[in-house]
Amino acid sequence: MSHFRRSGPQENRDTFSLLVLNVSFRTTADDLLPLFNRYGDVVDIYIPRDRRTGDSRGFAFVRYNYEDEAQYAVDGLDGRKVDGRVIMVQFAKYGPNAEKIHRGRIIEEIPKPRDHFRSCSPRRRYRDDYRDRDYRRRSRSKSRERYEHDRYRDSDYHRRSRTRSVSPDYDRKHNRNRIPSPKGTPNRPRDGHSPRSGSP
DNA sequence: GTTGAGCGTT
Repeated sequence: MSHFRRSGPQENRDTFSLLVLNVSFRTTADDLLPLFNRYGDVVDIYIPRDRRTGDSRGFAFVRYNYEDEAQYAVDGLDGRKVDGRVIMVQFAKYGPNAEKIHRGRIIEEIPKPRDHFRSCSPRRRYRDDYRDRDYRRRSRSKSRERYEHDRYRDSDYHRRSRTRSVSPDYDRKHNRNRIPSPKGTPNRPRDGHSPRSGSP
């Protein structure tokens, strides 16, 4: 009755997989090997990484030969600070539940092959994704920011000019260089691209 | 160069 070992498709190897979370993005298996090797014989360490960029996703899998070593590693490395980040070590599981194992193979429920092709995974941490989104959002945000900034500056300048109307000559000279039309500015000495003119 | 909940390849 010592068949409590279950760590995936490689159960025949009697290997227990540990899931290491919260690891730095720059941490590699080479850095975790000596750390986990102190608590037991590490069979192999695998760090899922993106195939497009090649960067790690922020978690790793450490495989042990015995559950005892794995437990020791979890108890010893769980909460340890690695590369400046507190990692979390716990037993890895396959599929939604690690109890659906059949002949060393995981019986994972396959979602509908037809229907939603986008509803694949809620976790999609890829650079291209947020990069594209951020890029678009930044473009709009920048445009609005410039518009508000321009308006604010104009108002402030105008108000201050009126309050400090002690030297009309000085102000007028500066005004002529900055704002040709204090009221209803038809054209602005800008990039020749009016943010207000271009309506989205 | 960037981020931070979670579960993996020969």
